[in-house]
Amino acid sequence: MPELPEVEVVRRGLEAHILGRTCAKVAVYHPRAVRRHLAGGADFCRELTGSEVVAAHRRGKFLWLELSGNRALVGHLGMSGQLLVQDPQSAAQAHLRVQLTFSDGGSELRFIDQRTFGWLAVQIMVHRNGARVPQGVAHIALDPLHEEFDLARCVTAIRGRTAEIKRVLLNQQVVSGIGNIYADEALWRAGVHGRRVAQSLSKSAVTTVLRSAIEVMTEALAQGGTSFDALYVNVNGASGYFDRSLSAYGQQGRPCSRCSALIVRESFMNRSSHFCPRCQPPPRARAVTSR
DNA sequence: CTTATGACCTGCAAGC
DNA sequence: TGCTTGCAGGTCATAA
Repeated sequence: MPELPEVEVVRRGLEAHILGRTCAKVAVYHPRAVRRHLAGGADFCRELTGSEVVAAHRRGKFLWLELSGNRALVGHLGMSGQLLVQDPQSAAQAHLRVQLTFSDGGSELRFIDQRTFGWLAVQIMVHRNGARVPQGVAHIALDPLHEEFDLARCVTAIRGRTAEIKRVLLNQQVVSGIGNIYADEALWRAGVHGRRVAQSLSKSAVTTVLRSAIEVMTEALAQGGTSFDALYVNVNGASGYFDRSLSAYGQQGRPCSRCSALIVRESFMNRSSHFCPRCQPPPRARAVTSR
């Protein structure tokens, strides 16, 4: 469940179901799922077994369960990862990669991931810019829904970039949590074309883009996130329904809800961008660009 | 330092 | 009915 709202839905589910429980047994069914645990799968299991989960945190699209001993079970869902809280009796599903059972004999935690871009790892906690985060999350910027997120500062960081605004929004080291869906939605709301160079945008335009990102991700979170199919679900396996509220992403060929020009889809960074050609005027072609 | 590109995977839908 | 191609919510290493 990729972007910030979907990951936050999962974090809340973990907080509700896993907090205070002690891991009794771990099974790794696919080594790629723990490739970021550098000491290997056996060590991963050893680190977790007997550990108590004391908190559930998230930054951007990374989430972690804090453990005793200054460590955390860190996870990233990649493109297709799921963390499900399930009855131990229920049958294993396809693409089950990692399974955690708990000492109370209650529900277990399953990591399911079709494409294996996601991963789990036990990492030590480090200090970075006044925050305490797992080592593998230290390079990730604060996300716009974090209570310490500084909007003005982020606007300045974005405006210091020479790359196109959409590329900057997707750069998790500048601002985290925004992916392809919410980048397109935020740019549409702000009336800014994703190909415009970040540096060339006014302070107020960038501020509007970020406020739009905050707004659209907050609304999506309230609806349980966005999902188009069974791949993106909460810890109970249920889908969110923000897909009904999308204005740009996946809306190519349909009228813009603001001006009724047809939404366009085009290739961008080996993926897709969706925008309204009227509400989001494209930048003037640059001299060197050959089209 | 920054930016651009491709690699890493599986499965589905569309076109032939 | 196959087969091929393109596409999908992400991040990271590498090259320039």
